[in-house]
Amino acid sequence: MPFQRDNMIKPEFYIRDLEKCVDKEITICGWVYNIRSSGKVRFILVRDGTGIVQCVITPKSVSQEKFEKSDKIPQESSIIVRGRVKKESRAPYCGYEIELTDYDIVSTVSQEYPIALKEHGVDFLMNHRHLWIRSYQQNMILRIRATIVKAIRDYFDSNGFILVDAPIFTPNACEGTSTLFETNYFDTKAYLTQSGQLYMEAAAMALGKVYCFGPTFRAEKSKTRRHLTEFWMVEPEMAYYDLEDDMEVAEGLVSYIIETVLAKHEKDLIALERNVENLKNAARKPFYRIRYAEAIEILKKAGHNIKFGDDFGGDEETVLTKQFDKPVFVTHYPIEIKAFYMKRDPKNPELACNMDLLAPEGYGEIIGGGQREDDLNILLDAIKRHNLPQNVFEWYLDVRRYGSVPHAGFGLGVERTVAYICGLHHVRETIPFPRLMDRLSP
RNA sequence: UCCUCGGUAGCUCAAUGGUGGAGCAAGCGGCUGUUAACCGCAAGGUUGCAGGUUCGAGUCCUGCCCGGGGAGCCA
Repeated sequence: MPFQRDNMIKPEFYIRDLEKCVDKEITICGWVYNIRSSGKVRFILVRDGTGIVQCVITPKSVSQEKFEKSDKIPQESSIIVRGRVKKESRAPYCGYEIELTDYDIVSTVSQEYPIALKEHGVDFLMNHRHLWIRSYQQNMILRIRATIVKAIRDYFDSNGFILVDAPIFTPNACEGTSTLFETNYFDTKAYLTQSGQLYMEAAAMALGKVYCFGPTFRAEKSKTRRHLTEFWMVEPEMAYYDLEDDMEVAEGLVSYIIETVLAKHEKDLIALERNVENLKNAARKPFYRIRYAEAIEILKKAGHNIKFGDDFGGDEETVLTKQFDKPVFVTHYPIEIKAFYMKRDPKNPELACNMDLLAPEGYGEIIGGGQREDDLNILLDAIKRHNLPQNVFEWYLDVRRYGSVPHAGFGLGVERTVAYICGLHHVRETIPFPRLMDRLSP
């Protein structure tokens, strides 16, 4: 019998809550994930977005007509199942099973569902990303991402930070170093933001401790496992904070994120084959702190051809972070390889009061930040040295002209953090619909 | 932009310059506890595109297109 609109019910129970429903007769609204059969005993695996449950059908349990059709339901057909919940050690995924008494097909899939329960290539899966996110692992990654985003917000909201939204359209290129996406903004050029930081510096002078959280855009033709053209970043900025204070905030944030994910998703992480013990250890404060000069020495000893003044490439970051079992701050880079707004170290003006936080196990940079230059004249010099147009930064210079104070902040990349926590090789699986140099759809 | 690997059935992959195959999916049949079930039958092809070499090209050569991995670039 075809599905009728009057049969429609809003889901009352979800697979995630089955443990509370043992021996109860319940209804689950979902989709057919897979069907297995052993002749007269058939198993329909149903997913509802919160999990996957195995439903058992025998000739006695449902009408003869529904039994006969039950092993012909195509994958991903939408289905409403009714039955009694049973704890069952043989049941995959959730350890519970539903002995069906009835089911209704809401919509039958008439074409073959593209994504089989088998290996596929990355390109094929990415072309079907809108369907791929239904699969078990991708589903878990997106759930963990949501938990991470909430943990970030909770951390700042409960520590006296004010959310300040930064603009997406910007008239200037923050640092003038990155390649930006250009848009036609009426009769003038506008760029998609690559960072909200400069705005947060202004906001910190207004509200004390602030953060912004939104998408950022980079038009670099980067084709690596840690780059997207559109990615999410959280950027706190704190007035009257120095580099040490800045690192304490970063450490507190990352530690809190990891602990929150562990508390809520330990089983999911294990299902993703993430080494949970490594994560538990990594959440313990304090993190390591080394200076740039020490990092260079470590790399030289590891046989890398690198000298003081070079920036780290992806390889160097990987080698460096494999030597640590917890996140490591690398501080005091040479000022020449850093952005114009970085504060010089008062003890050595060749060095910047900056820090990068590198995630262990080869993951690398998830945070970049530091103390900002608060002296107007030094900042003016820096703008000249970087060949930046002073006029577009006049508003930013006002922040120094009117009650300048020491201040610091950082940016944390959400996708790199998700990749690290989930143990994924590539950031493209950490965002629902990734935007890469050569991928704009779906 | 550069380096490197690849493009063969819907998907994942085989195929010494000499008759293009297998597994999975889809189709049909079987099985009362399956775990990406399993077993059987049948079906499935413009070998990325365009040229070239050769008696003969999926295979060798040239160009192009597309993709993977990496580099550069990248708070």
